Amino acid sequence: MTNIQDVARHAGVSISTVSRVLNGNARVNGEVRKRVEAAVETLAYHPNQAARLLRTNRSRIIGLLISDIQNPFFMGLIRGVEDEALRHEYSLILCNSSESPHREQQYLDVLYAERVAGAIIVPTREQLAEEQLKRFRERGVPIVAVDRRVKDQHIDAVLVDNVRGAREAVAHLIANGYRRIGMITGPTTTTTGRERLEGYRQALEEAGIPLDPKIELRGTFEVQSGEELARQLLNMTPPIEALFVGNNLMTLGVLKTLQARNVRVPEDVALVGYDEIPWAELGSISITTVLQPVYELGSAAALRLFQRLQNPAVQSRQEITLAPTLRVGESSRPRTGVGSLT
Amino acid sequence: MTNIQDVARHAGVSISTVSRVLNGNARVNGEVRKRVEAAVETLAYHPNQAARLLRTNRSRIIGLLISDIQNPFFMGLIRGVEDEALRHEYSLILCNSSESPHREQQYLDVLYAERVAGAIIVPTREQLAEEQLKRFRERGVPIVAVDRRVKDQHIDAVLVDNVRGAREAVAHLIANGYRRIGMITGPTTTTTGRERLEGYRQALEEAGIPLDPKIELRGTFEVQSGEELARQLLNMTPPIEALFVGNNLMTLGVLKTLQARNVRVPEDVALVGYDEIPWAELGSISITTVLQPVYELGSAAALRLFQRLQNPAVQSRQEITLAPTLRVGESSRPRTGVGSLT
DNA sequence: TAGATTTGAGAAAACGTTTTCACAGAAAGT
DNA sequence: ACTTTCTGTGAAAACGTTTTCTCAAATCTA
Repeated sequence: MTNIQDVARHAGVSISTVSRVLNGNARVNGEVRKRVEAAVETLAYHPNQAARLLRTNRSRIIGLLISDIQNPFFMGLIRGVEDEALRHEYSLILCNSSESPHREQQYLDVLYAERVAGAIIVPTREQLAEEQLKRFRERGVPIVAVDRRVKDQHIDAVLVDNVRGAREAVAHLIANGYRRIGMITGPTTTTTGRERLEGYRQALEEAGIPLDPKIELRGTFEVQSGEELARQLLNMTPPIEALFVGNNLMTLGVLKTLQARNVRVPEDVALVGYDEIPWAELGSISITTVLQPVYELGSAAALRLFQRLQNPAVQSRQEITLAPTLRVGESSRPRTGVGSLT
Repeated sequence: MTNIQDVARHAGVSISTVSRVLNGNARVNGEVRKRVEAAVETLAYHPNQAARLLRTNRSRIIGLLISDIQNPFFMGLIRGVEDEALRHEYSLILCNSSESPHREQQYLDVLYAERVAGAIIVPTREQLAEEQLKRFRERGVPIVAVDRRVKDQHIDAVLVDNVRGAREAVAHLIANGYRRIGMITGPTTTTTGRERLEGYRQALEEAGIPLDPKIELRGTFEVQSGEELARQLLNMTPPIEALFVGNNLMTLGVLKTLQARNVRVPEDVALVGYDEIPWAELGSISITTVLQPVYELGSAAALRLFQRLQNPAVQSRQEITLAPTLRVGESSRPRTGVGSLT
């Protein structure tokens, strides 16, 4: 392997000068700089990252710790982070906690030991291990939470406005004539689960529709949970007219149950989901859903991380909120027949 | 950060001894070893990977370069590799070529510069850049190809028997009374695309059914391609009785077309797919499909890589082939009415 | 018991960078 | 013309390991 010394010899300068050219920031004569750059070019020199890391304690790797690699929602996010990282000439080390706090802990250890330059995480819980994060902070390694908020004064967050997404979705249902609307949200230990429930309630209150706690159900964000809770909701009296489901996987579960029971959408029950619902086009109708800007979520988080890296001086905590959009499909068509409009 | 020196001082030995204990392999007195281990424990010492890497040129990171992170097929594979890596106390740096040879090249550069200990790749083409791979080999960094074969004498491969998978799928259709069977395979530049076509042909030949090149179509492994090619196949005369599709995404595309044209499965056309087809349960019937052992594919590749790492002495190239299984659903029910069985 | 071998442990070199310090020469201020 | 400030450069220390070399002590061989 050619090293910095070879380059120095080839250019007739000292290794200090080569280093300065490489790192750009110091003052070095233009003519000398050109000679060094030429030498780097002809020798195809690539700095040894290990040596650099040993000296500076700053790697060119960032960690991305997501909570469920199986969920297609995160694919877009990964790509957003990946593209931004590539652009800044960083590599990505991808970890998957599978929603397990234990595994999350384990991976944070790995990232710490690997001395990543920074990390982007989708926290499994709001209350991440305090000391764990402190270690990173002490070493000056920035962390950005994404999609879910975390209880820590020092950690930036990039979020989507869940309250708004849910509120608009439910308002849309109301506008189309539905009044008795059931909700399946996620675990209320997550901010996403809580906020979507909050948005649902706001929309109902704004329309003057009384809340009914019996049709506000909490799932686990997984397919099976959607299946089960849908069964429960279908048995309610008076029957529900519409259903708002708090993420993509649970929506799929709901669809399975509806299909199994021969409940027609939207004739019998209208439906609005959350997130892009993969392959839902396969069903006979298109599903109305709250779309989140997943790619932007990833790239914004990465961008914020690189801002921190480029300017490590104390900056105040930032919380970036992106707006979701409602994609209207056939599953929430205006209510016909029974409506109070006639 | 506590370093090896701190540990040495705390245990009352030299740093060489600590290093020997840490790396296990050298001879060191049992009593001293215990003292060192205790010191490591109480000081919560973690070796600095950068220094270690600088010295040994061997990182504790392996690269995983896959061809399409959007395809759910690879999720299982990633988990297989991830679990095995974690077990061996390696971390994973995940790269995604998006089926682009250029991006693949770029990421190989990154992995090389990052000095990964080894790499597992899903090659975008059979003919990977010769010199690229040579660099890795010269540095003694093993590479394992997975899912797709690569033209290189030195690279291990972990594969699934595509010929067999396709042959059994088509034989199953034939056994159920279908004779005119169309096929949509992948690009014939990939081994998977070619081999599945080969299996299809073998099954027909074994049954004495003449091949018809007009109903052997080549797609791109993407949803849209399945949609288009299904349209073409539906227009054939004489009409096809069954359809065999060479991967999951194209099968979804086919389903979309069938639905749009109101073609019933299996009454009008029987269908067999390839890979786990996500959310296909949503359709009214279950799809018969060739299941690949994705998790095992990943863990076997990782296992082979770690074998190489633990025993770097020249070993002959290994090619591991796993067997697919056919999961029979309703989409290929025995043909009724028209059959020659009556 | 004298020599040969084995065992156990320390000193020190090396890996390839970045960065501090020192210093020569040029430019600028008096 | 003499100090002062800038610019540009090199020498050398440090980062934290692994590993080679040495060497003393312990064990074995004759």
